[in-house]
Amino acid sequence: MELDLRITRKTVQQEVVDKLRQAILSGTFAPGHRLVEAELCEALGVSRSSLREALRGLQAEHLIEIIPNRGPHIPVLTWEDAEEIYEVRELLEGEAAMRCASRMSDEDIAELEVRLEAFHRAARDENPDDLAGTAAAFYEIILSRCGNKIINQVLAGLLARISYLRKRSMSLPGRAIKSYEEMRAIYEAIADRNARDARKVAMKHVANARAAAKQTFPV
Amino acid sequence: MELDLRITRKTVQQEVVDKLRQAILSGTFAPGHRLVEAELCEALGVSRSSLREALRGLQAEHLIEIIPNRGPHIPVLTWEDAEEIYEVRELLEGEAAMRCASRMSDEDIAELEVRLEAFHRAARDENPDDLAGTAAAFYEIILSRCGNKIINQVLAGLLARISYLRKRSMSLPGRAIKSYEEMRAIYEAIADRNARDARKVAMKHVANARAAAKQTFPV
DNA sequence: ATAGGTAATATTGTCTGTCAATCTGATTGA
DNA sequence: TCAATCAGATTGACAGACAATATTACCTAT
Repeated sequence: MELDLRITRKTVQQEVVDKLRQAILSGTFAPGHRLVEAELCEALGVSRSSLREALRGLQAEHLIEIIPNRGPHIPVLTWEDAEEIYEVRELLEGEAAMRCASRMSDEDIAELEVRLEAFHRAARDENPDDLAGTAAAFYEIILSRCGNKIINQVLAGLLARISYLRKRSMSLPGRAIKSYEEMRAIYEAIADRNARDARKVAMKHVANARAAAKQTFPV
Repeated sequence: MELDLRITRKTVQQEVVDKLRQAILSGTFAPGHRLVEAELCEALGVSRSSLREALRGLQAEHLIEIIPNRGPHIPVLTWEDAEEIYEVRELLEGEAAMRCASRMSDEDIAELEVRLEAFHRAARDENPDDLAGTAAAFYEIILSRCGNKIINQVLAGLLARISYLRKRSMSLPGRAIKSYEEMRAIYEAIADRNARDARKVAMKHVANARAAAKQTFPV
């Protein structure tokens, strides 16, 4: 008899969703790339049933599009779509930062600074591999402590759709360090318990990220 | 040779998703109700494969929850969850109304009033069957004309999760007519091209809807 | 050579059937 | 009463089949 600590054991289809999501977010598939069931089945070593169930989940997350009788493909994001996502991000991330200013514990604020400085190191050392991860770690604590799980959920869905844009724009010369300064401003507003400022600088941060992303967008 | 005007013919699984979504939103299944695959297959006349794919889609929309090895069920919404959804609605619907004030065409504004008065009739005549539909029609035009599809998408997902709450609170004595007055205020702010007011009254409207919903919530 | 049409191939949509793993509920025994 | 056990119900996953549809390759006529 073996001990099982996991509350929910992972099903095959869950693992497939996770694997494919990661592949998509990491840019393994180019936008517009067609996903062929047979290939994925072989690559993942699962049956078509399991794969297709997983694909339906990814479709609902907007990570893939499925056209009847033509199968799934990686959607090509237009700049208009991306821009609209940035607009919603501005609202929601501003709100999240504001809420953090009033409700975050001192321990959380300390942790926030730790993660901020981790990002700083990655930005200064021009370490592009760590940029995305450390930035995500910084946001993660803000979103998870803002006191509203829905904001977190919605933003996670939106960020997934523009992840490759963020990666590209973050590697524009000077953007990472500029980004650090903006994140520092968010941190300081939260540490000062200044809700109004926290919202303002968080919104400004997203607006700048959007401008940077626009630069990287092919005409 | 037969003419086919539809761009995308509906697949079986799409129809299943639609049917089940409608059933869930209309309250056919009580919260907590377990959905048994075999029963649904028989009721809908489809195979398990098609049904299961449809269920994965509904899961990603948060309309059902699926626990491994126990199957899908209608989630029971806590008031905390509902409250968080109302908070996000406040932000996004406020934003949508504000944008409408500056960008809606005169024709759209006329149409908005038509739909507003349709809701008014349903509210005055105490016609609970039409309340939800006419209210949705009013919002639909605001959300579709706000110039940001993402707001629309996100809100649609959130509204689905609290649809039964809205229905219940809308039938509180006096709530429907009060709701009409608030919607009238939104309409007037938009017609006046007063963006700031439009946001304010739209947010207030959601806040009031939230308070009404709270009343209907079992302790 | 090219536009247009046709045949061949590839891929998806859907169904059926199977089997093991897991959950649920009832029965039994202490 | 409680716990252990067992039978039935249900889900998770697979394989295979076949029609409908899409894609590609090929061929013909201009």
